[in-house]
Formats: sequence, structure tokens, C-alpha cells
Amino acid sequence: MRVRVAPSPTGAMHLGLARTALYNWLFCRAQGGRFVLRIDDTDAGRNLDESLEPILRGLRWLGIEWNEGPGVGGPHAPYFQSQRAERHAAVVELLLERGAAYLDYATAEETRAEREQAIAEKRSTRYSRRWMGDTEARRRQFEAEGRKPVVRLRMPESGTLVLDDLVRGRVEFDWSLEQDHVVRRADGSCLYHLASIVDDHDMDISHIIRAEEHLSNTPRQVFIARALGWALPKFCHLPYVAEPGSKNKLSKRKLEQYARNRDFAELVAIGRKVAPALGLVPDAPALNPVSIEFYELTGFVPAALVNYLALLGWALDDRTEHFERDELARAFTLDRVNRAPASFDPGRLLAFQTRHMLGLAVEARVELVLPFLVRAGLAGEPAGDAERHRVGAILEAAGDRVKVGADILDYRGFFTSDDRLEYDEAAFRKRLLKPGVAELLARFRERLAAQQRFDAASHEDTLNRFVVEAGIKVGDVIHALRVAVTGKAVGFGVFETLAILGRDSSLARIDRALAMAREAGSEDTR
RNA sequence: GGCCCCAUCGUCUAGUGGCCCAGGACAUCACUCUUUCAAGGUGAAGACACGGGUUCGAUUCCCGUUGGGGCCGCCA
Repeated sequence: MRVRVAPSPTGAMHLGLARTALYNWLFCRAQGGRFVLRIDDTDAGRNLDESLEPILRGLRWLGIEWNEGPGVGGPHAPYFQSQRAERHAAVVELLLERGAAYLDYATAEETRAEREQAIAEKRSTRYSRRWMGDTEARRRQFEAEGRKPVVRLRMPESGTLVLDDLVRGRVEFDWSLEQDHVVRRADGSCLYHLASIVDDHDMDISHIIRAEEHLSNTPRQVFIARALGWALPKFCHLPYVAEPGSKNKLSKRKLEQYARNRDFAELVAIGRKVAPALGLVPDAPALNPVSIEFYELTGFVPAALVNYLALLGWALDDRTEHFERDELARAFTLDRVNRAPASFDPGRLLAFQTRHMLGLAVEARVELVLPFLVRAGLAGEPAGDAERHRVGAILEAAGDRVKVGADILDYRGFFTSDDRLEYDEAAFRKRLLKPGVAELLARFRERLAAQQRFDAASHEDTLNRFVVEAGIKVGDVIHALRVAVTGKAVGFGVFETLAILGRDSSLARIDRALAMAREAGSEDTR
């Protein structure tokens, strides 16, 4: 059993390609086959490396390893379609010899005009074969006119093609409706559809698992294979991934539009948050949630994306949702793949991410999160044990508030010096400038300072006693305390916060906040 | 326009003739817990596109309609 995924190097690895690759890989792993990565760069430009790199990187990040292909080689090398041109040309000659293809002398303009007229007259757009060079005399005549021939497939004029698609079941095509597709250009280069089926045959691919948009293209490929007497691979056409809340295909050409789309808002916000730390502009293409790169850059767990993508069009049963990579590889079967397109749902992806994130050991989460602190200049490189320990404590206290790696930046206040902590203005005003609060906080500060131990349990104990003695409620002082030490109105438990900051920092921050409150207060009364 | 594919809650899905006045999950809402924000707990609302058949019985089978999508390139 051999499968392949054959992306064209477009410069970005997007969600749809990732899922197609994943399904191929899962099927391959479940069946114990070989996974081939082939690059369909038929008319690639000069910077192949640049446009290929994101795809290779994306696949590796997702843990989709290939047995044969770029970087690893294999018995069917080369794995770049552009390097197999001679073979494709030879196959075209073979097709010509067998009468399965013919030289056609129509110019591109003539073909187009014919097609447009056919559409205008609501006729079939099938080529008329008017410029077909089917006899020596005609060929000579056309060539005397200075025409250069392309090669077209000579499609059957009757009969039915019955395909047994692995997810769609029986699909029929009427041969007489199929176009005489061009397989070789006037300049001698070959077209994708020919190259694709030739390479699949040469690479001994047994299952072609690809996106639905190729279903209509299958007859011409079957025609080529049959004309050459090749055994047909099994075909399997996967539904495409649709835009959130719609059935439109997720398109890599609409990236900018998605960035403004409400459904993507949560993800886009994460991108905006990391952008400065990564030295990127907020709307950088790499931070577009339709590309896999986004998830690597913002600190997703690859297994979470794999889990989500696997379930976008496939389900094992009516309740199993959480899968690790190897569990999927064991359970995956093509017959449980859905036939209808599935919309990408950022919210659901985030839910999978949260679950996978929390499933990680703290040490693993520390490793995931650390690069963001380093890049933001908030942690040393490499981070020391003490730093790792501190980050671990923050992660444990934060729980599922840190959903993706980049979320650690919400807690940057822990990594800035006490005299540079930034205060949220509204929070400060509301919690620290409230009458009487500063005085209570100052009194509580002395209790804290007097504590023997400086851990969360002690803080809680101290506060509870203080509240009783002062005849107040916890809420009367704790909010001011949070703002004083973190600069923000929201965050995880205050007692844990104080413990992580330590005695010196905690007291210094409270003192600074009190001084600022005093200043603001005197300005008000002036 | 031609051909092909598809159709269960907002979303992902379970369902292969009776177990389904349709189950789970995400999202939503309410209540609860609570030191904020999350999380948690409890609960609510929410779908078989429509019309014909077939059948004792259709979400499930067939036909049609409607809707959505893909392909129809000397792009991949």
C-alpha cells in the first residue's frame, strides 16, 4: 500500500492541504504502507526553496513524516515533478503512437473562441477537432501555415466510466462528454494532469487520496492509464474544508478577507498579541489562521491541531473526541470519512487545543511557552532552572487561562521589574482610588510583611484574619491587592500571585501602587 | 450553460428501516460556585431542506425539487 500527497509549492501550508495530508498519513499508518511526498512544481518559478519550505515545515510540525520525498530520497526519485519532464514527454509519445492522443494545431485563441461560442450557444464545449492533425497531409498543411501543435487526448466518443470511489462509492461519467484535454503544450512541456498520473504510476501509488475538486478530473487520468495498459490505483476523493459557517471552500486566495471575518476574530486576536514579540507586523501573512504556520507561531500543540483536523470530516463513533496521534493512526478508516464538506470552526479548534494543552505535563508546557518569553525579551536564553520553575508555577496557577503558548504574554507582569510594572488605568482607578481602599491596603501590607512564611496558604490565612478584625469583606481589599501587584483587574488567584512574586517584589509593588494612589489622590483634591 | 458531488442542531458529528417525538461535542443562554477573569457543576434552547413514492413503519431506500459546492484552462 502506497499513498502520496503532491502539493504544489505555493508558499503556504494551509488547512485544507494539511487535512488531506493528514488523512493520507493516517490511512497509511493504519494500513502499514509507505507515504510519499511529491512536489508538483510543474511550472515552478525560480525560488522553489522559498515556496516549498513552509510546506515541509508545516508537515514536520504536524508530525506527518514521509517515507520518500524531498530530503529523504527514495527508490522512485526524483520526487520533484519538474525533474521528471523527460519521462512525461516519453509517455506523450507513447500516447500518440497508440492513437490515444493526437497533434492539434489550433491556436490558443482559436480554442478559446470556439469554447466561448459554444457557451454562448449553450452547446457542449467539447472541442470540435477542427484543427486535428489526423493525417499526414493535414499536418503538413497546418505546419505550412506556421502552426505549432499541442497534444490532445483523444477521448472516447461513447461509453461510461464507472469509478468506485473509496468515500463516494459508485460515480459515473459519460465519456462522450469529456474534453479532449491538452497534455502537452506547443512548447513541448507537459501539463499537470498527465504528469500527475504518470508519476503516480511510476511511483507505484496504490491509493490516490485527494481533495474533491479532482473528482471531475479523474476520467482523463483514467483514460491515460488505460491507454497505456496500466493498473488503476484506487481513487478516494475527500470533501473540502469550508469557511466557518459556510459551505464555500476555504481558499488560500482569500486570506486577507478571513483576517477581518468575525469567526476568525479569536484566532486573529492571538496573532495580534504575539506579533510584537515575534517582530512581525500584526497582519503578517504568517499570522493568518488559515495557514499552518499560524499555529506554530502562536504556540499551539501540534497534536491538538491533528486531533481537530482528523475530526473535521471523520468520526470514529458518537462520542470519542480526544485522540492522540497514535490512537488516530490505529482507529482511522476511509469508510468513515464524511462525504459532505465540513466548515472550519475556530472555536472548536481552540477547545481541542485547551484540552491538549492541559493534558501536557507542566515541564512540556514550560518548553512550549518559554520561546515566547525569550522572544519578547522577558526571559534569558537559555532559561535557567529557577526561571523554568517560576514559569512552571505560573502555568500551574494559570491553569487553562494559558490556552496557547502565546498566552503566557498575558502574564508578562511577572517578568518585568517592580518599578516598571504597567498599570491598567481603568483598573487602577476603580480598585485603588476608591475611598478608603488605600488605607486598608497599607494596613494589610504590614500584615503580609510580618508573615513568617510567604506562601499562598499563609496569605489566605492572613487575609481572612485581617478581614475579620477590620470588619470588612474580602472583596474590599483583594481587588486592590491584585491590581497593585499585577497591574491588571483580572488574573489567577491573588494568593498564588503573591507567592510567585515573592516577598520583596510583592511588597515593593504594593508600596509603589500606594504611592501612585496617594499622588493621584492629592491631584484630585487640589 | 454542461457534467459531477453533497444535504441531521449555529458548527463538527452519531445514526445504514422500528432501539430516534434523533445521541454526543464545540459554541450560546440561565443558574450555581467564586477574590477578578477563566475553569468546574446543574440545566435550557437548538437539526433530520422540501415534495412524492417504496414499506405495516422512514433520518435511514428510490425519484424529483430546492439549495450549496466542485470541475469544464496550452493553471496546479
